[in-house]
Amino acid sequence: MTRKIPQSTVRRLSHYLRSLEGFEGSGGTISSEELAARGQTTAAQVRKDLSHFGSFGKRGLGYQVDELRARLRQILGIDRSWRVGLVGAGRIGLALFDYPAFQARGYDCVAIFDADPAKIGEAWGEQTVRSPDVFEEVLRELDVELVILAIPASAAQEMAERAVEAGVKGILNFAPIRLNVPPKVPVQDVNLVMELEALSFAISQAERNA
Amino acid sequence: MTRKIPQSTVRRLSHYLRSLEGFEGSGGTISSEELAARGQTTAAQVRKDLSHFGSFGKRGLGYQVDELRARLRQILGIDRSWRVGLVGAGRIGLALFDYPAFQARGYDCVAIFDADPAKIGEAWGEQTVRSPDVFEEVLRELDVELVILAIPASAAQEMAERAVEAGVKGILNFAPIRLNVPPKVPVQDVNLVMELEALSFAISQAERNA
DNA sequence: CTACATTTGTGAAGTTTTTCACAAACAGCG
DNA sequence: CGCTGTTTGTGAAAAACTTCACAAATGTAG
Ligand SMILES: NC(=O)c1ccc[n+]([C@@H]2O[C@H](COP(=O)([O-])OP(=O)(O)OC[C@H]3O[C@@H](n4cnc5c(N)ncnc54)[C@H](O)[C@@H]3O)[C@@H](O)[C@H]2O)c1
Ligand SMILES: NC(=O)c1ccc[n+]([C@@H]2O[C@H](COP(=O)([O-])OP(=O)(O)OC[C@H]3O[C@@H](n4cnc5c(N)ncnc54)[C@H](O)[C@@H]3O)[C@@H](O)[C@H]2O)c1
Repeated sequence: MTRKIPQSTVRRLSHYLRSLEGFEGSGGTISSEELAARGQTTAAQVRKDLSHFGSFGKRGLGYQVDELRARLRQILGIDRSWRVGLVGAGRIGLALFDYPAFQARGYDCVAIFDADPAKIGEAWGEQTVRSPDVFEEVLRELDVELVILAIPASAAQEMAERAVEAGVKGILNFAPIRLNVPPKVPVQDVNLVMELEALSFAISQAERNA
Repeated sequence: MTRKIPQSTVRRLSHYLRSLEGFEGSGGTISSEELAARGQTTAAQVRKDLSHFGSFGKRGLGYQVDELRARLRQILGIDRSWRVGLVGAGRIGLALFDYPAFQARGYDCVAIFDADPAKIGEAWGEQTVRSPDVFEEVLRELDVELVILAIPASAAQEMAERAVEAGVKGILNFAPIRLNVPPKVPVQDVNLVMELEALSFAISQAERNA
């Protein structure tokens, strides 16, 4: 039933969940058609995506909003909270730390690290910026499962290795390099330059074909 | 020769370009094999990707690094500079504005807008934060082609429409909503919550199958 | 209880993307 | 020059993903 799930399916599941969250009327139901209309996809795609994980709709009716929401959370692994370590208290790090949507989804920043002596000791909300010297130690102690790397590319590989060594289960990487870590530790890369390039490509392509 | 290019191909082209940039020896050549090793893909994939846009390798030798780099820039539409308007001088907006890699790739921030009266008039580098009141006017005057939306979801649709109205050619959108704009204006969404969810999904999935 | 109007879940068909495999092109060398 | 060892470019095969289409459920109305 649940084997190799396409990455595109996972992205759509996130969309579905977001759609459902902006959807009051807890008792109601929603059809694959309606759900498809909110994301830009098709009803068949919605049903196929969900069918990878079981069948939790009622024929003739659709999906119970409450239940589907809960089921999606479970599938995406956010029916619990995640202990997150933020590495790099720079500009991106700050933006992420302050972003309420993460907390709301169960991503809980429990430690912040930065190599800059001027930043170590700074108070960020309830957290204090710590030195990378105590990285592994703190990750272990606080049981950190996810790490966000918001540090320069030159430091990313080393910190990734140290994070893996300390038992971290996954890495969200903002540095523009490909991390080399054991395959059991998933890495999700965020590369904003690439997004901009996709955009200028799309524009240029349209102009070329015009 | 150049028709409908897969989005995945575009992403890989960005990777190839980045690999080549961290590659001195301007006179040298590189084979599809070597290029594949740097991104995590295959030699055949590299060749197929490039073949969409013509054939600019030499059999038996590989690709001339200089030429390939230039060709990739041209394909991605960054063999020129782009005039970018930043909408939202908040935390994400600041991080992006300060990010040198954008400038380096030819993305030139020529105007900043924010609705917060406290921010209007603030100096950011050579720019001054402007009021949304003069949005269309300034976009037109400065010939802004790309807009980065780093504003709350509640304001994003309106500003997107106004940007399109003012002749903008593409939108990079950080707000977690799906913008409704004419199809001639490409929109690239960045959704960090989704990236985290992909990560926790991957971890949970691995655990389930364990 | 039966006919009816929906809407799911899912094989099968269709489409897109990746991988394979090999002829054609090229440099180097004897 | 012709032979050799590479490496490209590309049809064809394979795999992955999406769309189609319809039987099976399910609530509703009569
Ligand atoms: N700012 C952006 O818009 C942006 C966009 C895309 C990607 N990125 C990438 O994100 C990363 C961070 O960017 P930024 O703009 O926040 O940079 P930044 O310079 O503002 O912050 C980086 C921080 O990391 C700290 N640091 C360096 N080495 C460290 C280590 N070993 N351990 C802990 N902390 C360490 C530095 O002291 C600094 O405070 C970079 O890789 C950058 O390429 C940034
Ligand atoms: N901070 C993050 O890490 C993060 C991550 C992912 C997505 N986002 C998204 O990016 C967007 C911005 O996030 P942020 O954290 O920078 O928020 P922020 O509140 O720090 O900044 C938003 C800024 O936009 C301004 N603004 C509001 N309406 C405007 C308008 N009509 N025109 C111009 N400016 C306007 C506000 O005055 C504010 O300065 C939000 O949609 C958020 O969901 C943020």
